[in-house]
Amino acid sequence: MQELEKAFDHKKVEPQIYKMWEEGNYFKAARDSKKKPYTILLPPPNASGKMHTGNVLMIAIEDLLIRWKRMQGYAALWVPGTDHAGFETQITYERELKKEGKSRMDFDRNTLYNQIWDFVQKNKGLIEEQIRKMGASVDWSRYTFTLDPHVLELVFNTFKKMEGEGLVYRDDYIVNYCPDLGTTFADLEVDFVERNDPLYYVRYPLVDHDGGASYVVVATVRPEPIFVDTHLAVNPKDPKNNHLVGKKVLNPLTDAVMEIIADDYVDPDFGTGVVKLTPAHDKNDYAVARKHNLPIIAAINLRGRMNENAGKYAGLKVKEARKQVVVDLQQKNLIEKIDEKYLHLVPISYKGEKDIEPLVLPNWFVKVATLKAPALEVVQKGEVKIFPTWRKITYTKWMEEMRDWPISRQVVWGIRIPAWYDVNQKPDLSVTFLTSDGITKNGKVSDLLKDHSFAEIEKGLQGLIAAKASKYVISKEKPGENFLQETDTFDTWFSSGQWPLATLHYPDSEDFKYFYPTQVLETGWEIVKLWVSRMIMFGIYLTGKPPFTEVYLHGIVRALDGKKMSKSLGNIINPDEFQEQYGTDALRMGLISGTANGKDFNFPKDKIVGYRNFANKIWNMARFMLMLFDGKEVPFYSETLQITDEDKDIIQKQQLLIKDVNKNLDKFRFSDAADQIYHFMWDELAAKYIESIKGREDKEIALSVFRYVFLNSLK
RNA sequence: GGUCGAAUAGCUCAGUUGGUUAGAGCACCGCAUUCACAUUGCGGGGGUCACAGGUUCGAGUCCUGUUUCGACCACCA
Repeated sequence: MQELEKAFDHKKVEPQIYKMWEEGNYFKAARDSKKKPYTILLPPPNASGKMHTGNVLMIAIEDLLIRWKRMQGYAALWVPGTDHAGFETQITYERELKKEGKSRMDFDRNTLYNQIWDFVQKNKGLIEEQIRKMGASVDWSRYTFTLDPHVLELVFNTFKKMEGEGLVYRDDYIVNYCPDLGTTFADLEVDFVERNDPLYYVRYPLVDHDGGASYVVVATVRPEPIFVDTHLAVNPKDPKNNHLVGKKVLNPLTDAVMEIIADDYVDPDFGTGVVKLTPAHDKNDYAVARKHNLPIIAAINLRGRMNENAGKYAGLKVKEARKQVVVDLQQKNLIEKIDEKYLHLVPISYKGEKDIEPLVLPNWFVKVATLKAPALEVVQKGEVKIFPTWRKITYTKWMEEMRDWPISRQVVWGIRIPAWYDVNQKPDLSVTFLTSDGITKNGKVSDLLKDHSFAEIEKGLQGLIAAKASKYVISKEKPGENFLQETDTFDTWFSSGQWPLATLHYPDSEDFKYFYPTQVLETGWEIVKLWVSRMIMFGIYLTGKPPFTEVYLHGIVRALDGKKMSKSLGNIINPDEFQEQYGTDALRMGLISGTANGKDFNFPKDKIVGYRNFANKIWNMARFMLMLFDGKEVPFYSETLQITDEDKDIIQKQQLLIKDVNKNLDKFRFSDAADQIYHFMWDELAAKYIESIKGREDKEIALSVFRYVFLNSLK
């Protein structure tokens, strides 16, 4: 037995141990009809990203559960994987392009996709290495990437099935569009920031004078799309304004006649109590316009500029147009006043912090009514249990409110929607493409085909927008010569929502038959709505069974100052540094003992230091033991040994400890379990029992008891 | 506006169906120094459990109200 060093050096020990584990294939789960399966699927981190504190906590908890069940004799399977993280990865790659003075508009869609593919392949190794460094006992032989061929196959089949059953439809819809990033966002992905913008009080001349007044005043922060407005609205219960219902005014920019309608969504106390309706660029106005069957006319295009409906302002960016419009209105004396100090919330994308522009676009939707009903029921009935229990409300509320799900995203990096449009059928298609000379062109495909061959358009294709009524064919391959494929990709959650099915190779594999449904889904509570709800929906839809029986939601690891980690606050903690300084065990155990009951918690720096000391304590206990062995033959502990009361006491205490720890882990009370082990080993085993060994005559017996208890504690 | 959570030692937090004297880590104070470990050992100080009522033999824990903080959802022309 070699001499141990005086202090525990995690840097030397950790890599050796993981290598041994991996080479020994210890984590490869075998299907065994005599054992019960116990499965956890690793929520896949971003393939081109790196480990953050949330990932560390997730891995620590899941590894703890898996090792615990593996020791209890279950066929324990922990499947690792990574996510292509559509939007995030594309943004990262575009940032790289920008450094070279390029942008995504310099490439056709296929070229760009292939470049990002290479980029991800190049970076994928980092996160995989970090998972290993965390000591995660995952089964690498079952590693899954969300763009693996069998995942694409599954996603295609699911989509085709849903489409065939009428669960998929296309519709115009007002979406949260970000002109800077060129994509749509789900409501859940939109954040609001408080901002100071001028509030303009604009005069709309009345066609027939109303008593003494010759105009109606409307307060707005967005005067620039006024040209496309066709109606104003007031609240019918508003005594101050309801006499205006049915009256006509002139559009201040175009002089077109506009009618004033009644709708009770209008807040009589805001501004003047009269609002302008801009259905194409405002969510509420859109809803009102649909209700009253009003025309919906766009004034802003996909690049965030005024379109051809904007007369002389066409081509200007929204904010420039706003300035111009205000100047022109002032010249016509149609601005009554400007409130410069108006504070309001502006929608931005949750990733890019860029402004969102509500636009009306054709989108792909999934009807959720029939999918969500059973997904809500299984949780209400307790077939799927959510821990901590108070988080259940988040889920059930969301399921009750959930509306149809827009699944198309205007990003390149993702699974392309397998719908094809036949150009010969003259569908209403707008395309953007690079000509063979590298020039960007866009317009109606029927016009462009006059000067360009189909092949040229197909090769240089960047993006395509098909009117909602366009006919399409669902197909894996190009179904005919003159077909163009939809350029939208699936929302990432559409594919990751099928993660349990994808990792276990639904529908025919042996793994699927043995391991599905899985036991515990462990993840952060912030993606309950985005991810957990979708997995349950897809699981039930395709297999009739929810994909797991328990959901444990850990809290968010906040920064040391108690605030959410964010780039703008500069308070992000890089777990690598702590792993480097204090060791993986200390980092893992520290984080686990910080998360008592699934609440959010501050990064527990002190605890990590404490558990580093604990790791050293354990190291020295081993060192002490080996020192006393000193080449002697020490019998293994058995009940036939002549043991003292002291020995019985420590063994009994350990039996109790094991019981308590099991009980706590059953209830996901990780920090209690960690605490109990810490105090048993440090206070009972090290401080009391070891001290007593030093004075013992029958050292062999004591040592064999110690070895027994010590090794059990390590487990 | 709606929902959820939180307020316990100087700091960060545990405290499970109500049940003796409210705990931990860190910090602080005193002592120990060729001991497996100073990443150590022994000892100690420190709490009106946010506030006000109520239920109960008994409340940090349950109920009502108030205050303060955090998060999420909706809306904001």
